[in-house]
Amino acid sequence: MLIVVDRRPGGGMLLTDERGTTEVLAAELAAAVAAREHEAGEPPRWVWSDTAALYPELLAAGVRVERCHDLRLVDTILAGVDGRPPEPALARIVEFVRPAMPRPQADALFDLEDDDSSRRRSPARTQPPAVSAPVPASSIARAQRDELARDRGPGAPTPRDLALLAAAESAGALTAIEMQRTGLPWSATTHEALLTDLLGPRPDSPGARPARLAALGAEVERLLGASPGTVPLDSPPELVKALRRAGLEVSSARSWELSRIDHPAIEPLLRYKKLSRLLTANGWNWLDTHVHDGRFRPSYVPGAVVTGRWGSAGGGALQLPKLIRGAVQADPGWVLVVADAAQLEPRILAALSNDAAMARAGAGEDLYAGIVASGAVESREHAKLGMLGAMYGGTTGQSARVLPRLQRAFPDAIRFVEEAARAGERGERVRTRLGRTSPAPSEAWRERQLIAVSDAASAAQREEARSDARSWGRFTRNFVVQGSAAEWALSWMAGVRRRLWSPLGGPLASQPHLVLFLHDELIVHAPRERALEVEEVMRAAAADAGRLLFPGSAVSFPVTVATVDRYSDTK
DNA sequence: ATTCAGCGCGCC
DNA sequence: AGGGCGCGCTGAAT
Repeated sequence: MLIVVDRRPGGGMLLTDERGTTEVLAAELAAAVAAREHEAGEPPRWVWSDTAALYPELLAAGVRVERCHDLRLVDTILAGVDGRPPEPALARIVEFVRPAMPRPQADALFDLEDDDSSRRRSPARTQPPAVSAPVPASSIARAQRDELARDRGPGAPTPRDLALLAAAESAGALTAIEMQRTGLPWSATTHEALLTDLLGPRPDSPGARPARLAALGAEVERLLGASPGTVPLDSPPELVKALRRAGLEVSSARSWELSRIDHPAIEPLLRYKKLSRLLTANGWNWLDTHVHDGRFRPSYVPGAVVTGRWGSAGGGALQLPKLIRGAVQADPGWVLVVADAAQLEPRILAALSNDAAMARAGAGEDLYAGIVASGAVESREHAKLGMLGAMYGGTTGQSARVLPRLQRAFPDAIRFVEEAARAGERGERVRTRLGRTSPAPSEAWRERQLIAVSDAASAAQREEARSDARSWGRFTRNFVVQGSAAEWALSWMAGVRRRLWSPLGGPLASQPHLVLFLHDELIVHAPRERALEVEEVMRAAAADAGRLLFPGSAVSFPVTVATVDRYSDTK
């Protein structure tokens, strides 16, 4: 059963199914949906232009959606597959369904809440648009269904794979909204204790340096022989000048470069930079801005990255420093079930390339240990560096040195990424396992390649084109692995969500629910007595994802699962 | 006064 | 001369 959803010009929604279109006021939504589900005997699949614009309102009305199809996200994928621009009519619908949504900004995360305070701050947001949708979503849905089902010929993405991708992407969109609504359990008390411990008490005036930071700054200046307050520690370009004046030969203020310098001021300077980073990125200001009522509510942005990875906005949810993960704390009587996919990307590569030797190396819980056991390299560290280098296109250092050995041991895997790189260097597009397709290089890129092969090209032009080509090759090389890993992770998350789904409904936060998705890692917040069940769900869903993406493959995708009170308590 | 690019660093 | 991001800060540009 499909229900196509549009926003109703006067408020509420328009629901279109095989019986025609019904107007439903916001207050009636929950009842209308319940009636349809009861009639159909199965959960409907909601088809709409934009999950991010419509689902928050439904959740607020008490409607939980089990399955949906997000026309905007799927259109983006199909546009990539077929190398066409995004559907303009869809852009207009999206504009229609999210007319009052403000530009992303610091407090954007409150806009999706339904509490009174947000209404007070901006009553205009809840006003319905005065115009009707330029195109009903149902007409776009029909066209997209046909496009999804089209036979694209040998070697092209199949309808089966694209349908899987569309479902996974859409499930992700639902989860993103649900996770934002429930939020990540966050102990401001623990966070503050940590800040005070590392930085000193919170300064009274906003701009002031906390005590520990000020002391470190003074020590750096003393050791550089500079007068107090004369070394601009917070301005990289100015800091470089100051260091050079003090006789230190540095070309940038990067930590890794500074760490190579032998000078007594370097050690406190590096500590200063580390703590300063904590203060500015995740200090008291961050806490004030992003944590309320014991929850951190970032917005997640499915499909934000070309590879299919999510992005986030509002607080850097995907860059939570390990240093402050202790503040992620389960509610009393609840636990965090933390799961991460072990060595996901190399396992994805093994499956993509059908590399039997690498599949064998990954038979256990630790693929890198398996690579060492195979005799290919000396140590786990070498195995890891080498594989990362192979997937990112590293050409220097330790990773380049072990690459030949990996190539001998795992020829199929290495050939696979090399071919992706060569395709990129030729300006071709590459695809993930389920068909997400890399963008074509820019016109300027092509132009430079063409010029480079002409007789008139200068040596500099040839070199620049070569460098450009290599760079794009590194992108396509990584795209196939990162993008396929993102598909596995989306499938995993969708499986966890489906298995945790309760047909009884009720408030999302009264039963086990996903609270964090971090590329290859999931956290479920669960009542303590259901922890074992959730752990099993995490494992089972991971196995499902492997079978779904790589039917018949020998490659396994183990997940490490830990039930903890605090995020930092995992390994 | 506001906008923007570059830097640097956090995460995967 | 290593892929993908978001964010805060700085200093220059507008």
